[in-house]
Amino acid sequence: MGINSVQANGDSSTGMNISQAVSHNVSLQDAMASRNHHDLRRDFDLMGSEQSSELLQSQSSNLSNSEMLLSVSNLTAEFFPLIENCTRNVSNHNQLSGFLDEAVFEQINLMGLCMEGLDKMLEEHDSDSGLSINSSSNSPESPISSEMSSCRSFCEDEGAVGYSIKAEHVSWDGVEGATGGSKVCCSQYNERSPVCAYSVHHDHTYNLPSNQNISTFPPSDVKWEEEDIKTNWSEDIDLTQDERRVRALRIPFSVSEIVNMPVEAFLDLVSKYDLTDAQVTLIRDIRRRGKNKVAAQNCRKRKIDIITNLESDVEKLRMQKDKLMKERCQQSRSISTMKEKLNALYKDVFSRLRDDEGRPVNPSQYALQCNSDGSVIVMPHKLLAMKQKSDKRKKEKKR
DNA sequence: TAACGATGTCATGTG
DNA sequence: CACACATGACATCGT
Repeated sequence: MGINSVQANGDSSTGMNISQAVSHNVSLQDAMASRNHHDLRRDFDLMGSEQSSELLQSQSSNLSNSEMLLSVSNLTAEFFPLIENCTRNVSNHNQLSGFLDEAVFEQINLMGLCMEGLDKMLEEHDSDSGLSINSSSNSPESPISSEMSSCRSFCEDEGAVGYSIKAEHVSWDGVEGATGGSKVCCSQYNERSPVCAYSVHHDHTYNLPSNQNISTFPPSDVKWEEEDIKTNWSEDIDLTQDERRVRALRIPFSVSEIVNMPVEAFLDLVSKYDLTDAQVTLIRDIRRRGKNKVAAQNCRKRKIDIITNLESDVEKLRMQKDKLMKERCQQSRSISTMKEKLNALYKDVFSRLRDDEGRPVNPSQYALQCNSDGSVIVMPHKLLAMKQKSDKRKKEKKR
């Protein structure tokens, strides 16, 4: 296999393969995302839309020879079986086209929007690689392109919320999911709890009727290659249940986009696109739960912060209390010392005092009275008590 | 296997 | 009234 075998498919699938090859090569850093892009292309082409062929052909025709050579020559051996797989599916094109009705073509148009956005994203994301995809879909005059840019703008607005290019990859491979992976997943749904058997996280229930859980597109009687389903199964293991549900209902937006887009864009999405009740219910649920998940995380962080701060406050107050207790003990000791000194001084003074007849003064009958002017007089206890009472009365009268 | 922490979700209240 | 956000309560999962 090589360049020749890729180019040998001279129909509309050629453009798809080369475009895929470029996309795949450009985003090889993220192998999973590339695979999803590839599958998205395949899914898109399977729908039999002339739009898709034209779009893809124009993309491939806009590639310069050097770009094409570089892209194709860099393909890994892993990629070629995918191309084979892809062309095999494309060969079913005519069979599938019989299933398509107008509603399906609406879906195809929706997919077209996604494809354009994906190409733009790949071009922007991989600008460092030195490759450029001069896709006509990126032309500013394309109405579809402007639609997609509006879709993407609300995602970029939410960068602070954790939105990333990586999430975009997840988002757009979400579009392709209804090929094989969703069939596997949907087969595990039940009425109350549409949960896949390989549940990774929690079992979240929805109020969707069981018949709404399964997408009406592609037609249920389309048979997929066994190998194809296995491939998609292995990829789906890494997806969240919501991402699988988004795939299953063919919603052209990723979980992160649904959650993070501003309310205006979200309402616009709900009204602008002709979404089914099941799709609207799902994206509203995803948005509500996504918002609440972040809120719960913030709430818990806040709670931990509050507890941490309170523990810090408790520790500070404990230290302050210890300090005050020490100060109190020190003051008490100081007061005791001063009382002892005062008593000693009192005794010393009385031991030296003598009455008019030269006899010692009895401290149980007399007391020392210190006046405000600094003078000290010896008074009988009774007289001192009377004087204190009269002083008290004078103070009360002054008030 | 019980205990426990982390996380997602739901129900409800508030702005 | 619809929405975002906060939070308690509960379920589930992993250790």
